[in-house]
Amino acid sequence: MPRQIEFDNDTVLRGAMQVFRERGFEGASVKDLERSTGISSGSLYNSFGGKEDIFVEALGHYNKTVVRERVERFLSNKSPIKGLTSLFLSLLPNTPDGLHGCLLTNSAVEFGAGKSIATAGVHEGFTILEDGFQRSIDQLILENGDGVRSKFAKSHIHSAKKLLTLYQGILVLVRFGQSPKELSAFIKNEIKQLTGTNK
Amino acid sequence: MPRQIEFDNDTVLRGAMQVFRERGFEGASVKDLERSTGISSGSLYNSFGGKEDIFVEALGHYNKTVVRERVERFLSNKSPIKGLTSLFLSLLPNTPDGLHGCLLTNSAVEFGAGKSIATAGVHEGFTILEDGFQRSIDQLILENGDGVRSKFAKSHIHSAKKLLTLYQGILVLVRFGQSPKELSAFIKNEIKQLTGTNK
DNA sequence: CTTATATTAGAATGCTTATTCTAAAATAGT
DNA sequence: ACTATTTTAGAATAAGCATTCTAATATAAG
Repeated sequence: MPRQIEFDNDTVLRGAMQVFRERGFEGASVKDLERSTGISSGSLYNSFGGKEDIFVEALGHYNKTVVRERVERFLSNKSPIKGLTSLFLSLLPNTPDGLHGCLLTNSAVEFGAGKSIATAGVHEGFTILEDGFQRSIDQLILENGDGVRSKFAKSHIHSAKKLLTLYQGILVLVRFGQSPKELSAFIKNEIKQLTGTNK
Repeated sequence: MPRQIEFDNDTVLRGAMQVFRERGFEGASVKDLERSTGISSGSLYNSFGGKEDIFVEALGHYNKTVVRERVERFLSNKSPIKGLTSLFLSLLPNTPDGLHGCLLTNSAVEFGAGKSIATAGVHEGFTILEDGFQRSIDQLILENGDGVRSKFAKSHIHSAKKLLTLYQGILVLVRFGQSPKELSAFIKNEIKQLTGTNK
């Protein structure tokens, strides 16, 4: 009986995601959302509820299509060092326009520590990243085969958290327009250092 | 002849700074500014010009009283390792309320790469930090006394930028409420690694 | 004490915002 | 083809915003 929905849900979420990445939650107006999603506020409110609901869904979409995808693409079937290096280098924009910013970083900063509409999504995204890093670290320890309780293994207790921190820092600088060249040099070095060689 | 100004300029800027740190530029309303500065919008506009001007001045004040002060306090008259370690640890809040966030980090994320009212101030703040880090690195190389063109010295070409990145990443996680305990552990380790010992 | 001048507080203004409402359009079963 | 139902677009609404205006207040020189 009912009339059919005309728009594609993922297309709408992708558009919303983009606006929120560029302008933040507060900075994105409903008019911006209409433009970027291609549907009118009427449909937006009818299908999602409100701006906050759209944001929550867009953040979830970001985790699914960007964060998770990135971790899987770069950290699977590769040496941990190669995987981590390529993952981190992929954060640097090759074109000057591609610096929309990371929705996790931006939302963590915008909403802060108190309970908010971003809390769960940002937490989830951070966990996806940190878990991915941890798997690479575990793999690295295994490959260097000197036992789980080795000095080498112990030196890596906090490496996943450190990588998450570095990841966020890179995204802050990239968002501000820091030149990729300066960053890529130390990224390579930094990941290499995980093997314990300080060359 | 004229009536005297009643408020203290630095007190007003300190209040404005606090609000902008907590809520961002867009998130801070003029009503918020009235509350936090203690003076009315009339005086605010009469003395500063507008919200944007207040922000620019507050950001400058932040660089002067927080960033510069921090770098000087922690990185002077100390071993580079001790100095850097204490500087980074000082970013972790000891009380659950002290997480207003860093105005540099927050503004870099909020305003992004395009030219904006934050561009100059954030750039200045980042430079203060990076220069401070560089001085500590130089000092470290000198103390380890193996010549300027040594392998050790070369391994530090990008360390200042790396420390700035780490610094920003820490502030993102702190802003989101990440537990200080987890962070302090790897910070100590990370700074120690600058000496080249991988223990 | 008067006067010229500047600051101050808060009311007034006009614009933008998120959200709701309304009427038209589209669908699928009868 | 009609009807019930839902989506859609955009106008209407109400609240919040930054900014300007206004009148009262305070000051210091004459």
